This record gives sequence, structure tokens and C-alpha cells, in this order.
Amino acid sequence: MDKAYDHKSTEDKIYQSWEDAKLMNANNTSQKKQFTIPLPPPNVTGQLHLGHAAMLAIEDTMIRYKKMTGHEVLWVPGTDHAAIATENVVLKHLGMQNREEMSREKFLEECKKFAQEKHDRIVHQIKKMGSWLDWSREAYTFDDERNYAVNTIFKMLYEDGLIVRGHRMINWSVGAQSVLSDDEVEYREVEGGLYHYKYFFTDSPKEYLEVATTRPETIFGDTAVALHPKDKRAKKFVGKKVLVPFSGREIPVIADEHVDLSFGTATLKVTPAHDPNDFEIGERHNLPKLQVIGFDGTMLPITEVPKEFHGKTREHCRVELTKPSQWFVKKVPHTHNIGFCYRSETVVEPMLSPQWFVSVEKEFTDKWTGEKTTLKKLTQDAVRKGDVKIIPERFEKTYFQWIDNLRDWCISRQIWWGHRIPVWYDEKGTIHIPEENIVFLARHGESEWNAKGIMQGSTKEVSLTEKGRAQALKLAHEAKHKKIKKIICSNLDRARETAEIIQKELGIKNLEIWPELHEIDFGHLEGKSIEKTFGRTHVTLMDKITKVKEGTSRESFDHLISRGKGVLEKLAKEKNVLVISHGAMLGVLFALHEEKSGEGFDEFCQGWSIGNAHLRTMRFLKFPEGKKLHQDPDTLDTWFSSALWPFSTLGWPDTESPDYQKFYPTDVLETGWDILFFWVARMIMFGRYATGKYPFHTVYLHGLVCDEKGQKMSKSKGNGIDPIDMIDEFGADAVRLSLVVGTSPENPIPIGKGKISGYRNFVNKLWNAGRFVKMQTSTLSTRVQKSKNPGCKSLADKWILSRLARVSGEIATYLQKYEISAAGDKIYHFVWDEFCDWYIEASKVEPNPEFLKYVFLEILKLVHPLCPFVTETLWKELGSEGFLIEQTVPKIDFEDKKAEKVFEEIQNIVTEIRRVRSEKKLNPKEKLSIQIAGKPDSPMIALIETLAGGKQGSVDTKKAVKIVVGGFEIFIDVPVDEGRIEKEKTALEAHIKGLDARLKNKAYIEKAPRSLVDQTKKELSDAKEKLKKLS
RNA sequence: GGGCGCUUAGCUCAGCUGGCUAGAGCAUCUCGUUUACACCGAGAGGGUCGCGGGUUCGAGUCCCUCAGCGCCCACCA
Repeated sequence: MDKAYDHKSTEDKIYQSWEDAKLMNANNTSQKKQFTIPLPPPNVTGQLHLGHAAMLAIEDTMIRYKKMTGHEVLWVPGTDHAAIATENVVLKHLGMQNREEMSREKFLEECKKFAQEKHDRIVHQIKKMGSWLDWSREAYTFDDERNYAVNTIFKMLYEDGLIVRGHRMINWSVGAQSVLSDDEVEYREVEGGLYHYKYFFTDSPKEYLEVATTRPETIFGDTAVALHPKDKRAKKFVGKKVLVPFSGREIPVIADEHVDLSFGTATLKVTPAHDPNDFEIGERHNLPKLQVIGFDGTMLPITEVPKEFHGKTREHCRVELTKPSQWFVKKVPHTHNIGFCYRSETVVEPMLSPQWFVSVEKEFTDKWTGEKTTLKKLTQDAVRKGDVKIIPERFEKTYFQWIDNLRDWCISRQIWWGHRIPVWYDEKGTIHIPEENIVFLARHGESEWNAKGIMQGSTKEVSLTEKGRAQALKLAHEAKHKKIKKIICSNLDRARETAEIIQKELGIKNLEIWPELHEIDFGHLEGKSIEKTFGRTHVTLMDKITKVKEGTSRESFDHLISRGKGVLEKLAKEKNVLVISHGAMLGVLFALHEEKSGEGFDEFCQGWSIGNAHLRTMRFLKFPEGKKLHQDPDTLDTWFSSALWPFSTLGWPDTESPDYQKFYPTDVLETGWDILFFWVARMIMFGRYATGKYPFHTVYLHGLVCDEKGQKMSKSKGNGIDPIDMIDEFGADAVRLSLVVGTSPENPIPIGKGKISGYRNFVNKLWNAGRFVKMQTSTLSTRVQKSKNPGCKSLADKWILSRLARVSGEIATYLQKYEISAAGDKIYHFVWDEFCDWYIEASKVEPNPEFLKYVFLEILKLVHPLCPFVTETLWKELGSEGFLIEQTVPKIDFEDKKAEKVFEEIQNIVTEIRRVRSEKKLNPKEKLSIQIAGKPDSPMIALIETLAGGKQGSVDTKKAVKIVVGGFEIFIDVPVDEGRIEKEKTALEAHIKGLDARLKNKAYIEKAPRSLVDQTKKELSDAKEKLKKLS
């Protein structure tokens, strides 16, 4: 063992060994009580930051602890496609101004590629943190299964009338070129201006109303000017008409309560198409809604907008409109809040547009209770009725405040990267939401002929190679959590064998053989080498078909197409099936399914090379017969799919799936409070709506990670820290501890190098304690394999065991309450201050190696959830079998109060002697002569002698320093220092005075609890006793 | 404008339902190359718990006022 712990040489290997042991995979048939955490899926836009690191450290600690207390734990990993964020980054990445520069298909390909790269990196980083995640269940908010869940809930909501399409005032992000929900708009204070304009009356051209606005460019969209009904001018002017500046259009003067008499000129221009409040006014007064700003942020080329502004930006417009003119009066400086897009950082423009909304206040019949309710109410009830508890509690108030103000949720987005709205329109514009089915497909594993590059076509008897069988197993692994109930394969041996391997691996009963799934009949080419026939190894389907035509063909292209169509028709009726077919045939099926033809057909048929052993999915939608339909071009808000995360990852909408049955509802949802509304509240809303159950019972919100000074981390301040750098420098255990210990969900999490290195030191301390234990036990004839208590011998043994028992109990209590920081703090001090500083030292006096090892192994179990790597390493170093996480957290039934008390006295005596030594600046090597009065037993003396560096002997008590601890008086053979005694006496006297005063207070004796009074009395007599002895 | 927090040692923070001669880590100072560990050991100094009031036998802990700081929500053109 090295003198210092080297995390670099251990961490990656250990994580690999956990993965290899497949221990992280949860068992959905287990009888154990389950404990589930859905991992908040990191966005595939970036890399791991400290917020993620905190989340991972906290959740991993919870998961490991639960695992070690006998739960069947499941921590579901995944990533988020982060619609707008990703689309933005990809646009920038490609150097594009807007997405229309590329075809939708091509652009989505780019996004996919980008997302895949980022995904791989972030998964790697998550593993670096030591996260005990079940990677076999890894999900993605934008994969087929999640898409199926999204479409399913969309249909449910639509049919309940809770998803509606409406022409309403929305937030338009010019930067993202999309609508945003109210929550995605960030308001920032901006120093702008209040611009005053003259609106001349039509009937008296010299008279005008002075109107103030912060957005002059919306003037062209004005359809009224409003005064307050109580405004003195109202009587005179309401009903008259004024002219819109610059354009000369006539608009009415109206009276509306909304006008604030104390603001600006108390005269409001009303632009119903570009302001939410004006929209309301417009509704009340039946005003036209005139859109003048386009979705690209430029002025529309319409008659109401003067020609010179057509196609000009808002900014340009504003400059022009504030130049001197007969209408412009002045600009008054004015700070106000402007909405910004939370992703593209551009100004949000209120606009009128037809969009999809989730109605939160509309009544519907809850299918789980049969009662009338609203989504808003269900979301409120979660916390109000206590089904969902939020830690820290104060966020419950924030939660209610948000819900109280909640308005309909705009869910459609005009971006491309996201779940397409599952709505189709026919020629008449009627809405159709089809039923859908997903079928899984895969190619057979490598066959003997594949290995040799021989064309097999419909040749039946060709078996799989070793590699082919391995591929089949890989497919089975992928298919494990896909709820497959039946496998369908072709009648050719290689497909059948593949199917059988998967069938056996997954224990699926049903296997069907569909001969029509067979590979294309290549006639005379079968059995021939591809390379020799074509002169190259890469050939396309059409290459082969063309070649076949030259000789005798037993299957025509037309026949192939009609066979393919037949298969698709049959497949459309299947559910939960896995199809094993052949490369060319699958290509044809996919091409037909996607309605590809001509050149695109052949291109589309690629991608089924034998090395590519992956499941693919095919979706079947059921439309009404004979309708020509087109799908809504919009996509869904990214949070729509996130809202399903706790159950879409567990098999929903298949509520019969074993994962859903075993692990839903989940237990804890842990995340940063900044996404309480975006995400947590919506999961609660949709979870309760879709499953009848709230998706988790506890919400644990951690604070924002900031630097050691409590400052927000930001690029501009340059105080940002990359967790991966920190892991490299200090190790994952140290990073984890610094994010978990000394923090609370109430407050921001401060972190910095200083703190991390502090915990690195702790990890090293633990390592060295382990080194000591190993040295002590390596010579033992019988190696202590199991962590079994071999019995206490010495006083110190009893003391540490009693302490360990107590401390493990306390830690259990903390962890059950999710007070991880307190648990970490406790274990830190127990390990360092008690085990290392005292027990190890004491054990050098009276060694009991087996027992030392036992205690240490128990400590490792206790520390493991917080510090998985170093503890696992030590566990192995000490020759233990298996993995620490398979052990149970210590539950020790032992208490020896007497030993604790005596040992504490020894600690006090030793400390006192050391203090004297330090005060006298004595060399630590020098043995002091001490004399202890008060009947110490010999083990006690031995401990004191060793720990304090003294020797029991006869001392001239008159000249020696005297210290009093408990019932003992200790004389140390060094010159007396009167000042020291005096100081101590003064402090003691003050204490006595305080206690005395308290006890003399009648009210105290009467009102304070009896036990407290007794305690005070004892304290007083002890103090008096000590004072007496000191004198 | 509405709401929620925070203010305890030089720094970052613990102190739960009131019982504290007020704790920790880091930093500071002194001593130390004792065979687990200098990523260490031993010891020390340092706070009238933001201000003012109240409740109480007793307040860092509960209530009120004020001040400073932070955050969330709303959004008056």
C-alpha cells in the first residue's frame, strides 16, 4: 500500500468492476422493498457542471445507503434532448443564422449527431463521479419509448379536453424563432426610455392626446387610445377619434379601468396584438388585433405600416421614430423589466399566434377517483394533502405561489429538434390523433457465410458464428427492458438461431416463424463471394438486385415490394414484438414504411451491416381510411417530455410492465430548486393525471453551487470550477464529500479547492488508517475475512465499540431524514477524532488486531455511501470478499456507558497533560513524571503514560503542576505556574456563580424540568469539587 | 408591488421542537521528521450570535420593529 492514497490508479478500475459485476442492475422481481430515484437527466448540450456533480453525489449517497439497508434500489439514468437549448447550440455550431438554411431532415441529423457526442461525454463524466446507476435502463427523453409515452399522454389530454389549440397572446422569442411558455421568459431590469407621442384628434387637428410608450415600434399596431373612466378628460374625449402617428390611421379613444392614472401621461395606447394587457382591453372593447411585427422581428409589409419601415428591424424602427417629428415629443429615461428568452438571451415579443396549450383550470373527470377536478388542483393537492413532501419545507410556499399564478401552459414550439406534435390534419383541417404501435426489429447475428463474405439470400442452412451468437446476446441485453412478449423471425436458420438465443435469454415464451420475413432471394448469386462477384465488398441492395436480373431470379423486385408491404400490414397489428429478419429485407421494410422510393429507396436500405447489432423500432399509426393527412409541423416544449420522466422510464404507458409495477411510484426526486417549476411541478401534474399516483413522495432540493465565498459561479467572474478537473486533482470521493458535507438544502453549496483538498485529506486519513490496520493484521495466522466481532478485550475496545454503535445509530437517523450533511459530518469526526486520534493510538498500548480490523471494516461500510471509491479499495486491500455495497450498514447492539465515561476521563487527563507540556514548551520526547491520585487502574495508567508521554512515579506534589479531571488529581513534575491555576480558577468560579444564581432562582426550580434542575445541581457540585481540589 | 430566505470567530458555515461556560472546517500562532498518515500530530488564540424591543425562570434559538444582503413571483404602458 502506498503511503498516500492515489485515486487515479483506483477509481476508474473500481467503477469498471461494479459495472462488470452487473450489480447496478435492479431486479424487478425482487421481494425487497424498492427504493427508486429517477436521475434528473442532464441536457445533451453540454458537459457535467458542479450542479450535476452535487446532484450525483447526493443521490448516489441516498441510493447506496438504501441498498445497504436491504432495499431493491433503482436509480434510472438518462439524458435530456433539451429542445431549444440544443437547437440553439447546433445552429451556432454549424454557423447558421436560422434553421431554414437546411432541410428539416438534414438539420435533425445534425442535432442527433451532436447530441450523441455530448451524450457520450456526459455519461463518461457521470461515471467518474462513482454513480451507482442502472445503465441497463438508460433512457433518453427523445428516444422511441419516450416518444411513445409523449404521444400517449398527449392523446389522453386531448381527449379529456385538456390540450387545446388556441389563438392567444404568447411569448415569442425572436432568437429561438419559437413560442415560449411563461416560465421560460426571464425578466431583467433594463434602462430604457418612455417615449411620448402626440395623437391628434380627427375633428380638431391642433388638439392631441400625449401618449407614453416604451415600445414606439408598436405604434402602428395601435387600435385605440385609452383613458381611465375617472380621468377628467374621459368625458370630453372618449368616443372621439385620434390619428395614429406616422400612419394617419383613425382609432377610437376609449375608457378602461386598466389605465393607471399615476403613470406617465395616464393615456394608454392599446396594441392588442403585441401586449398581453392591451389584448385584454381589446377583448373588452372588441378592438381589432393588428399584428405589425413579424415573427422574425421585423416590421410586416402591410398597409398599416408605412412603406419605409417594411422589413426593418424593431431597433431600426425605434431609432427612426424617435427622430424629431410633428408627433414625437420627448424621451424620458425609464427603467423597466423586459422579458428575455432563457435560452437564446434575446428579447421576447408578446405576439398573437395559434398554439397548443395545456389547460390547467379546465374541469375534467379524474379517471382515478371519478371526481371533477382540474390539473391545477391535482398539482396543488400533492403538497397540500401531504402526498408529496418538499425538503426544505419553505419551498412548499414557493410551490403554492407558483401554482396559484399558474396559467395555461403553451406547449407548442416552432423549433425542429423535439417531439413532433402527434396531430395530423386532413384537407378540411380536422384534427386526427392516431393510435400507435411500436415494433422492435433487429438483424440476425453474424453467420458463417457473413464471416466469409458469401451471399446467402434465402439459403436456409447457414448457422451463426461465435460472434453471431454474441451479437444475439447483445440484442437480448438491449431488449431486456422493452417489454417484449413475442419474437417473430424468418424461417432461415441464422434468424431462427438468433431469435432462439434471445428467447432463451429473456425467457420469452412465444416464438413465431414468418416465412415471408426471409431474405431476398438472390437466385444464382447465392453461395457466391460478394467480392468476386462485384469486385468490391460494399454493395447496395440495388446493386444486388440489378445483378440478379442478369441471371435467373426467383424473386422479382415487384414481388419483393408486395411481400414487404404484406409484412408491414401484418406487423401493424402486432404489439410488444421483436422481429428478427435479414439485412436487405429489413432495409426494404424500413424504406417501404418511410415511403421511400427511387434513389432514396436504396440509400435508405443501408445501415444494416452485420456489425450493427442494435434494436431498431418501427412505428405504426392507425389513421382513418382514405384520408390524406399532414402532421403539425411544430414540436413540443422540452419540459413536456421531461414531465413524464419518472414513469416514462419505467415502462409507462404499459402499466403492467414489471418495472412499473415494482418501482413506480418512485421515492425521491432530488434536483436543484431552480427547476422546481419547470420540471418538478409538471412531473407532479402529469404523473398524477396519467398514473393516478404522485410520481414521488419526497422532493429534495439542493441549493445552487457557488464558490467558497458564496459568490455565484460565472464565466465572467472567472470563478467557475470544472468538476472533472477537481476529480483529476483530488479524486471523486473528495469532490463528493465537499458537495455533500457542510451543506444544507436551505442554502447554496459553497465549494472550492480549499474545501475539496480538505476532504481529500480525510480520504487520505482513512486510507492510512486502513494501512495501519493492514500492518497490524497481516501477520495474523488466521486472516479475518468477514467483518465479524471477535470480542472486546481492553477498555479502549469497549469504548470504541460503544461509540461505533451509537454513531451508526445516529447516522442512520440522519440518513433516514435525508440529512446527509449531518451524517457526513458525524462520520468525518468519528473517523478522524475518535477512531484515528484515540482508538488507533490506544490500540498500540493493548493491541487486539482482529477487533481493530472488525471495527475498521464496519467503519468502511458506514462511510461507503459517501465515499465509495476509497472504501472499496480498502475493503479489497484488507482481503474482504465481494463488494462493499453488498454488505449491510452496521447495526451494532452494544453499549458500555461505563467504558465510555472512563475513556473520556482518560482523554481529558491526557489532553490536560499535553496542554501543560505545550505551555511549558517541552520537547514531546521528554517523558514527564506524573502522579495520579484517585485510584486509577493499571490499564488506565498505561494508556495515560503512552498517550501523554509520561511515567507514573512519585512527584513532589507541592512543587508540581496539578490538574483536576473528574475524580482524579494529577500531579506533573514541572514547575508550578500560578497564573495558569488562577486563570482556571477564575473561570470555574464564574461558572459556579452562574449555576448558583440559577439554582437560587425559585422560578427556575419550580418551572424548569426536573431533570434539568438535577443536572444543574450535579454540575454545580462537580465544579465546586474541582475548585476545592485545585486550591 | 407580493412573497421567501439570510445576517453566529478573519473566511465559509453547523447550531432540530428555547436549557451553551456558543461549535466545525479553513486560515492564524506555538511546538514536533514518535515506525498509519506532514494530504500529519500536539496545543493555543479568536465571537457582547446585525440593531432595538418583547415573551420567558431561561433566547443564538420564539414574537415584533428597523437596517443590510440574497432570491423567487408579478409586471404600470
